[in-house]
Amino acid sequence: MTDSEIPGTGNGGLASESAFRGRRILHIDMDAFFAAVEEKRHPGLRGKPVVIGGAGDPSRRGVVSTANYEARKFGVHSGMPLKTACKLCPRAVYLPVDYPAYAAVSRRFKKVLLSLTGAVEDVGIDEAFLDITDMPEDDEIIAARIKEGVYKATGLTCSIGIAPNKLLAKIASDMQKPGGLTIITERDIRDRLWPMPVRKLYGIGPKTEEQLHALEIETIGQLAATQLEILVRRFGSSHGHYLYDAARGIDETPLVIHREPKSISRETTFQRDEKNWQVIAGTIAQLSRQVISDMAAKGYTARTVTLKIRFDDFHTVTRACSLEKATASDEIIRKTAFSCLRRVELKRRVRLLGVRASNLEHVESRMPGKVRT
DNA sequence: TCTGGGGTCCTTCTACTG
DNA sequence: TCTGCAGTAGAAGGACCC
Repeated sequence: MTDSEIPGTGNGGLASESAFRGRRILHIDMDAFFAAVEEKRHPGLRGKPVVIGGAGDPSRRGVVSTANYEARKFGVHSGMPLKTACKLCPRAVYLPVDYPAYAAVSRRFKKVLLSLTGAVEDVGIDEAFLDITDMPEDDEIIAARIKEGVYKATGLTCSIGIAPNKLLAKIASDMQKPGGLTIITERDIRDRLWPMPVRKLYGIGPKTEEQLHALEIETIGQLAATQLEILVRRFGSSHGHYLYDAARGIDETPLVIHREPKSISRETTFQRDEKNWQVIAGTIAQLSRQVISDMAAKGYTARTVTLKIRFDDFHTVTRACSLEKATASDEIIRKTAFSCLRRVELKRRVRLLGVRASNLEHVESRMPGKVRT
């Protein structure tokens, strides 16, 4: 059976026109963002392989956050351990992540988008969705205006995808990087989406890819040719239905213009796996203070505290404890984190510790930096 | 031998309640 | 009083994203 011969549908497995509702969604993605900001700040880096990640020292623990296109030629990619990146490209320039600097550039780029339309969904520091359905200009004109505006504001380039929904727009923006513009319509799904590997679909990571390969499903077209019952049986109802629709290019999720955080957390990985209880306790106290400080800055209290421990074998456990009332008290959050610690058997060395506050409640008026008990 | 940090969402299990 | 059932909430873990 070929990708275009899909059973159980009247039109070769493609969604009906009504499934697309005539929306125009634009996805913008900054090109190798962190590396591009560094190259803009330090012009001497241009043309050299640049790798951003961790503390900028490839002999220490950490992973690659961004590699520029020169470094990618050596096989370096985000998520890769810095030590591995250094073996592949020892002559690259390694830099630490300077998040405040990237956030400042991000604000300038988001301001350009908001000057065009209020319908902007912020997705991370270097990308966003825009609903351009009601804008009268052609897709190409809008994309050109955005690219020009972003370049003027930041000196950086971006890639843009335009499609009837977020799922397809995001795939489109990735198709011609850097600096590209890709427009996908529902008529392109068969020829452009279906030949792609399943991993290109948002929501399919390494685990789902592995399971799909076990079902001999390699391409999005083969996924579209798979019966819904098979996907639901394998992946559960929610994920199964999602995969079934996504392979057909169907995604009716709206843009989320405003989002409240669900949790605030801090975690740290020890340079050397730790077994000293005092060091572990001191780190939990410090992480708790950082979480409290973040909560205060954002104006939240929390009712649930979760402690995360990753051992030297990478086995990870979490212990959570909910309070009767939401709090922003340093002492209560810290004591709750320690009560979670007492429920974990510390048989192995500890690699990572994390403290998370969730079940957040917004505090309307708050003195900056003050902690309410 | 190597695998960050800060998030969200989903599934499964268990305890509680009526 | 005990048992079984259904609904719900919280805990824990997993997968995924940037």
